[in-house]
Amino acid sequence: MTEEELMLQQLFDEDKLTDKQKKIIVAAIETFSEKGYAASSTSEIAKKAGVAEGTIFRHYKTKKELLVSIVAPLMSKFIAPLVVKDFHKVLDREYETVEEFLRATIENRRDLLIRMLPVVKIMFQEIPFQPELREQFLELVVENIFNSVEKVIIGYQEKGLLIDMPPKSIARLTITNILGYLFSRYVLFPHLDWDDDLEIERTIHFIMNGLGKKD
Amino acid sequence: MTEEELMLQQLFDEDKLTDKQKKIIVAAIETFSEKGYAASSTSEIAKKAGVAEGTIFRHYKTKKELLVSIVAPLMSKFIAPLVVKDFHKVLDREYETVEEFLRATIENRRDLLIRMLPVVKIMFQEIPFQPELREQFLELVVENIFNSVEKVIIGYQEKGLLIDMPPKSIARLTITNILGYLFSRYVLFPHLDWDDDLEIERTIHFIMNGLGKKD
Amino acid sequence: MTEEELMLQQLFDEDKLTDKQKKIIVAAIETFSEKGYAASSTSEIAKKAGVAEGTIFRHYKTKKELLVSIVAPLMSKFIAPLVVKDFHKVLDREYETVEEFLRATIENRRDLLIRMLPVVKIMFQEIPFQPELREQFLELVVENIFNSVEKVIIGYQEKGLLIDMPPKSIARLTITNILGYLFSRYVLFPHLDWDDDLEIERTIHFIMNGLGKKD
Amino acid sequence: MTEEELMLQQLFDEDKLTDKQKKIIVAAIETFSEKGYAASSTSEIAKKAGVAEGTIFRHYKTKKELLVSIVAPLMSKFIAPLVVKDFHKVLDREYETVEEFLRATIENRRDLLIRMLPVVKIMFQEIPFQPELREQFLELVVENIFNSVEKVIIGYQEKGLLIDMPPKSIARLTITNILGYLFSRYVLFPHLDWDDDLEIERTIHFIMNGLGKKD
DNA sequence: TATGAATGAGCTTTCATTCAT
DNA sequence: GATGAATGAAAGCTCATTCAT
Repeated sequence: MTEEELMLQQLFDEDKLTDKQKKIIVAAIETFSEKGYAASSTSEIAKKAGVAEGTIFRHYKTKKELLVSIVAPLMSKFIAPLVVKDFHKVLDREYETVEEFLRATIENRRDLLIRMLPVVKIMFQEIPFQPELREQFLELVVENIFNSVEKVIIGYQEKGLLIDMPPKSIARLTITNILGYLFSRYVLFPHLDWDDDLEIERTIHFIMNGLGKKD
Repeated sequence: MTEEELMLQQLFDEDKLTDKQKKIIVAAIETFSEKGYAASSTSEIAKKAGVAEGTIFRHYKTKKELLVSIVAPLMSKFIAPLVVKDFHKVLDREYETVEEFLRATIENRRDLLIRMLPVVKIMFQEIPFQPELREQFLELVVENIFNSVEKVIIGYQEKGLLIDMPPKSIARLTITNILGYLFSRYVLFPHLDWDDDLEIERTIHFIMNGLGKKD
Repeated sequence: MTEEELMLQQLFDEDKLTDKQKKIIVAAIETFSEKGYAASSTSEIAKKAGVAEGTIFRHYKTKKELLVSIVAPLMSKFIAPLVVKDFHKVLDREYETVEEFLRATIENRRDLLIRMLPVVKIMFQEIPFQPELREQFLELVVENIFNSVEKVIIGYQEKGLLIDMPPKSIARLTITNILGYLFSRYVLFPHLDWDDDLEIERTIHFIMNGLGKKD
Repeated sequence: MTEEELMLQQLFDEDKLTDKQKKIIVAAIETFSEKGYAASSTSEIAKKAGVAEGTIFRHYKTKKELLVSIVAPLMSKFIAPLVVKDFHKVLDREYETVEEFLRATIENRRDLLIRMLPVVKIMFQEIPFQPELREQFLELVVENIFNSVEKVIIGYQEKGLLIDMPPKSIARLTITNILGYLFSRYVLFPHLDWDDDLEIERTIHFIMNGLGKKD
């Protein structure tokens, strides 16, 4: 089993879902991602999953519970590991430069990110409207992840590889650029021609060196 | 009348809307922005606007037409001027450096952006789901704006103030960072403490110099 | 002015309708005839007539009043004359045979009937549902017309040109066949090829001689 | 189970309708027939059927689908058999004369026709407005039935019992008179006194011998 | 456990009618 | 008289949720 499959499995299989439940979740992700949560009907999800409408409500008391059951584990189990996973390597000086670290991080997670994109899309769509999700997101992403990211940043700062901006701002700017690229690439303009490797390289270069010409 | 009020006026008043129509639009923006398009009911909008529900449909044949009538002019009349407006000054070398240009651009538009934020929020929420809006957005933003932005970028490149990355990528990265800041600041984490001037300065600094330490 | 125009005029102009009123009536006839009374909206009629919706209600208190104002004069002023008109000629023995009478009657009224068809269609569509119309229809058509038709029939019977069936039945059968032809021809199957003269001849022949082969 | 009940059953039961569905159909027939399709509301039908309004739309996606589901089987399963049913007997010379054939046909179907009258009424009311129904009607009634009726007519013509008019015209005239009688009897003037047997006899006599006096 | 018919509240939309201009 | 914006009741229809099987 590949690393990605393992991770997907971690997302949803842990609680030993029945076959029907898995089908429901897959159908729900597809539908929510395509039309948005509010515009998706449980009957459509049921049809797509090949189950009766009642079956959905046997497993999830309400439609919102279904949404939360999809997005919540993403936040608690997936995003944190995604970001934090290789930090020990970084701290162990496996990557001499930030560029190398960013490149390795983005590259070896890109496929996974693409595959998770539907769920990520749902997450960002619904966070503004679902207080439940927003709270979770703040707790997990802001308080947990940002804090651990800080350590890495401080590490690089101590090595003299990053400027002295506050780690929180550095984190924000870095994440913004990675997500901004993915959002442009896969959500806003998926139909344009993209040279992904090149564009990632540019993004990394930009993150590190900005747009100003040095001479 | 301030410049901003003028612009808001341009957005919606141009066609000489009746009083009720203005109330409907204001109520619709507020509701769509708070709950999302699909989760907003026309009856709620009507109530908030203080008009009969039928009145909405006298002016907008469908609920979607109401949405489009709000977002479309934003795209055609607001975003383009916002970005393009002062370009002649730039080209006329009014700003010696890109930093100055960015700072002036962001600062003198921030208030306006904040005030337009509900509509901008609606726009980004719905673009993934409304092909109509997506098409308009692609046409206007990508094809028009990107092309004019290119000229400014090339101007600065020729002056040796910007690196030689393709202008499209430079545009994408710059816009991403500005919107990324605004999105973090006003949509995701509006409740956190923000030192706006400082954060904008950091964003500009980041855009120009990246995160790498020069020495 | 042709005889038909005169008759149309009698139908609607008598009360010195304004220009707008005439347009409303023409539009209403067209719409009711195409879609049926209940499925026609006053706004559609107004648009087709080129007047404001309020204008309709200035002249006709309700939508039903508009319907009645169209169908009622047809029944009182048009149908009766149509049938009765030349009876004095008949009684004066202008037509030696019933065939001649039928032929003359049908032929010199066919164009008019065709032109009135929309109103006739409305009339028959709505009589089953509008008690107001049904009553008028019974009074006028059954009690008035049938009675006068009886005289003609009796006249021919006395001349030995018609069988001794009760005049009411003879009237019903004759009218049924003429309307049945027109209904098949113009309502049910207007798109089929019809040799009208021949078909009318057959109808007359059938009315007189039936289908049975003699000798 | 009588022949008629069997036929009604064939009309609607075939697809194993639930109890509620049957109630909906019965209520819809009653309502459509009384007020016409466009003037009938689904809420009224639901109330009359004793079901929730949503139940109607669970079984019929639209109101029009409900209409079609009532009228369509009438046309395909009921009218064709009604007309064609005993033709083999006719062709087998069970009826020596056309009169006998007509009499037998009308008489042994009259009850059924009366019971089906609400549906027949709906059918004729809506055919002019529903292209869907009109097409079906043309296909079934014109192309199928007329063609089979032609054979019988030709049979009688060969036997010298019918005049040499084209079979299509003979069919039209015969059907017109039968339906014309039923329409006058049950739709236009149901409240008048009718001696049904006598009137049918007159209709048959008229069809065969016309109105002209032979001597 | 799974089903899917049934529900009814609530949705978007239509429409005859009113009324200030 | 004529207008057309405004109305609100009622239309057709959707949908999350329930429950008997």
